[in-house]
Amino acid sequence: MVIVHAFDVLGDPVRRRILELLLDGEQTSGAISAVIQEEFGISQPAASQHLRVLRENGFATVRAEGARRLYAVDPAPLREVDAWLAHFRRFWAQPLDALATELARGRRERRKDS
Amino acid sequence: MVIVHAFDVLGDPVRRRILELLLDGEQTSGAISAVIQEEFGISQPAASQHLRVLRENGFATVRAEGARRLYAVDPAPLREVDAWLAHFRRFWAQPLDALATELARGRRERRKDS
DNA sequence: GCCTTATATAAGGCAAGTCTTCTATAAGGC
DNA sequence: GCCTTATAGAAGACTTGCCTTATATAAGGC
Repeated sequence: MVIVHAFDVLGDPVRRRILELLLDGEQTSGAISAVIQEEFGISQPAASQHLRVLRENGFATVRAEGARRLYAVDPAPLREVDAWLAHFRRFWAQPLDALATELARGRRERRKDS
Repeated sequence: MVIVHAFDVLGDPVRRRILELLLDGEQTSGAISAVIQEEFGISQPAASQHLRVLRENGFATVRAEGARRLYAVDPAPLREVDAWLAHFRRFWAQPLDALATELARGRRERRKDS
């Protein structure tokens, strides 16, 4: 299973929902699955498979705590999506937004250089 | 064919590429298809179908000029994606970025109110 | 009017991915 | 040690969506 682009992962509503659930911080596989099963009417293994996709594509990190698995957001691929989207931001961003964006980008560039 | 979310549309690499091609401004269906056929090795109808998906989901507008169809970016759904992504931006944004974002957001809110 | 160019639509085949059921593994409680 | 809870993996069915080929429509040139 090879997913080439972050958008492919985000194409699934269940996976987007899982990431939203992780916005509040770490969640156990069980807690996530419970919500997903409730909201989407799918089984525990189905939810687990979505967690795997998120894991294997760098959207989430896991750590064990006893038998529990604690998932957390890994923002790396989301930044990638953000970067792609940036090309289009000029279609709606006003001058000031653009300035702010440029400002932030410029600073990031400098940091990278250093 | 009902696509519920902007991410479903962007899940396809061909469609993302088409949007990139439209970054430089309006392009004819033919010009777009030529590049897509070249780069992805698919047929003209296949490219046309992707254009349709973009059209029907608000990512692109079309206007006729004789027998030509001129496509252009419609940023509305991309903003939607941007809004979703905004929830996660705090995972990587530095204070200054956050300020800039907040600043822009605040101004938008005020505009909406007026 | 007719041939060509530009573009879109329709029908059907195929592949990818998502779901379910079944099962395995490992930790916790008693 | 054994039963339960928590979680993941595997195999197979089903669905979705993308591609191809074939075809339609409309404009342009002569």
